Amino acid sequence: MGRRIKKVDAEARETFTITELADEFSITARAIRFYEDKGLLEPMRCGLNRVYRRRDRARLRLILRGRRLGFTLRDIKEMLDLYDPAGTPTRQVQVTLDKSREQLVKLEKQRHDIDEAISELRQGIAECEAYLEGRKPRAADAARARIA
Amino acid sequence: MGRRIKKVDAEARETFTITELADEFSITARAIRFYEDKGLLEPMRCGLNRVYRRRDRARLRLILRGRRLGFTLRDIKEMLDLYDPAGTPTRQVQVTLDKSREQLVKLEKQRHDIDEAISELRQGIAECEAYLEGRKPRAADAARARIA
DNA sequence: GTTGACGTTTACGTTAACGTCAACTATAGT
DNA sequence: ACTATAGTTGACGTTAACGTAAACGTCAAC
Repeated sequence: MGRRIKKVDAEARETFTITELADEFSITARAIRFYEDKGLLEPMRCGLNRVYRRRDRARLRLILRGRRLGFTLRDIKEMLDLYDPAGTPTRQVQVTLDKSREQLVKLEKQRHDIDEAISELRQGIAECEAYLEGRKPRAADAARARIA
Repeated sequence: MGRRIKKVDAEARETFTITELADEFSITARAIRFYEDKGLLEPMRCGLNRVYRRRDRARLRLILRGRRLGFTLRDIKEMLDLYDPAGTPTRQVQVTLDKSREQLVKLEKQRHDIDEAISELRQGIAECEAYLEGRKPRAADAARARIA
């Protein structure tokens, strides 16, 4: 175990290969290259090979967090692109805040829709079960229960 | 108002055109044709024109309900294909029940994921707001708050 | 005798986030 | 030399549920 990389000094590493990052974050190398294609990452190169530094790794972490929160890669790029190593991140924070509020509204609507579907499904399931138990509430109910 | 069809006898109608159904269910005629392509509907023809009867309309209603519940058209087709005008719908109900339970599990997982995203988002939003109000909890917190 | 509403078929386009090849290149170990 | 391992680019494929455009028919109204 621990054949490839000493995981011990994972945090002390200066650079990472694409597969190291892929393994660490449980994604594929393809995905990482895809993020680069979309302009979300621009690692150094050593010849042809990509070399990722700590900031790249941090960006990747942020990308994945953004995805978990349901942002599109385009959104994430817009937020990340505002990052300015010098100066205060005020603008970035403001944009992020705006986008986050939008996203929150979206998610809350989705949850609402899902909740409705869930309760409708539960009722349909109950009707199906009742039918199969021979209780058959009424023929009409059974018919309506055909699609849960 | 009521220029086109006497909506009064909507329930008494024997047949419907594609646009009538599209209007009634607030979908496009394209969608209805699409469902036919996928084998979910097979209306009569009068020459080239499609003619929908009450059962077609009922099927369409079921299709739309299935979609609201998050079923794929493929699933819906599988359930609908089991409909047998003669005999008891036992088999259909059983399959529908199985699929509904699966779907319920899926939706519940989705809701869980969304709930997690929502609370994470809320926290991120709070951190952004705090930062912008100049309270700046800590530099590190602000950095972590960059992507809400 | 033409406009306009409604209908038809065929077929390619859209969206997102990658997956899946194919065909190399480069390096290291045996 | 041979093989294994890791990396590269490029390009097409996937999934779902339609949208959109082209190009045409048909019928009644004006």
